[in-house]
Amino acid sequence: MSRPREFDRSNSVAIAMQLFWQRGYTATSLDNLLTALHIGRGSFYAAFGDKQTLYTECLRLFCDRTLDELQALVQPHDYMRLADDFFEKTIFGVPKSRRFNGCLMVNTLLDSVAEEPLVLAQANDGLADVEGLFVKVFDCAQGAGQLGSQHDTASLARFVMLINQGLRVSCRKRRSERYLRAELDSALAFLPGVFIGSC
Amino acid sequence: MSRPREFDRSNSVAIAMQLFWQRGYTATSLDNLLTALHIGRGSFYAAFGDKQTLYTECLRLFCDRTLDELQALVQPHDYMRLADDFFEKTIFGVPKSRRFNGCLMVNTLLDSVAEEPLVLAQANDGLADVEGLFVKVFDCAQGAGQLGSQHDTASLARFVMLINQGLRVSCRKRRSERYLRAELDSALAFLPGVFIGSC
DNA sequence: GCAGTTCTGGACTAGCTGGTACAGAGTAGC
DNA sequence: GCTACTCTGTACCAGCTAGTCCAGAACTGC
Repeated sequence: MSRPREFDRSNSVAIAMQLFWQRGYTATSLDNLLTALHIGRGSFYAAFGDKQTLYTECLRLFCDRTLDELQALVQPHDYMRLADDFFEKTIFGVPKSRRFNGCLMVNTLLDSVAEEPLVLAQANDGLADVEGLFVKVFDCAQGAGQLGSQHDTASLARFVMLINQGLRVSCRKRRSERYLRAELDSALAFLPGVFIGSC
Repeated sequence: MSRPREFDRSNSVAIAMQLFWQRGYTATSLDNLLTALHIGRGSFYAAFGDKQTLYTECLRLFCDRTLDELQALVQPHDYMRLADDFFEKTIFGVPKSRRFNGCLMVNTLLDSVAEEPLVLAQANDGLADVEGLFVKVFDCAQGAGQLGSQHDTASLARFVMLINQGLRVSCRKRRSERYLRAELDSALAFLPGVFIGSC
């Protein structure tokens, strides 16, 4: 019936996400995007609306992927390893080129694009979803006797998210792997000690 | 001998710092600065060189002020309160308008200006200085018997900085005071428990 | 008042910004 | 081939970007 699109839309969103993730919303220009996606302005606006709309789509993709990744790491025989495994995988289990990107949701909060209420809310909601998953898992851990019932799981999850945010900032320091490893270890030295020692 | 400057230079740097702190380097345009400082372009470039040079000056001012503030909170009779007092003062002991700004050093790491190696290094060095002060104070705490000698003070300081970074991200969420308070409390519930319980 | 100096504000630049308009290309059904 | 449709690349736009230039203002010492 009509001329078909010459590029794979969802693939383009994934590429754009990588760009935004690395350089931020404001610092990524339309020309940067067009070059990376190998499309013209006409195609861009027809397919994605505008830059900000595409960004929200990338942010949604990032949230979804993060939640999927996290969910896949849940181990019923040892729920309390989740934070540990999550940090290990998302910081060191990625190609070096992505190591310094941090987290798109955290990055969004510090970009001026966060002045857009809808974008800000989306980043906040994404982080809240991750936190919610941690609460669920900690609840399971309590049910399975892997975490003492005296602990407030919501408070624990909040704390893990604080560590998460701190680590994502540290990623952006572009320091050596050893430095980042020391930071992670300092955090993990607290977590398992507290968690395991209290069940 | 020559025409005197009509504005107070260091006052202007302080004002510019507020702007950069709130909106970020990239999102703060030269026009924004000129308007806020009530000066013309000629005066600006004569006094500050260029935008990035002014930024480094603002960043230095921020680091210095942070260190001063931190130093002033050190209490020899209870060294381990420092992190606690620091977060309390810099997050809740400021006018509401500044609450959401976070930390200029952390913000710098997530701004595209961090692609400038010198700026990146300055932000990293600033955070390292703060961390260094914590190490010193924790060492003092050990010397005074307020912290068990089995603890690695460097590792503790690293952990406090991770919490710090996490909290500064949370500030940018623009949530209610109550939300932020809950985050801080979740973090503090860990710290004093670990610190005090181990001396 | 004059000379020497620096400061000031505005005109100006080249280049980039996100976004629009549109002519023409490519496709599917007929 | 024709029609109806969408996609594609490009020319174009107004507005903003950081930064330069310079004539004239303001001051000090003489």
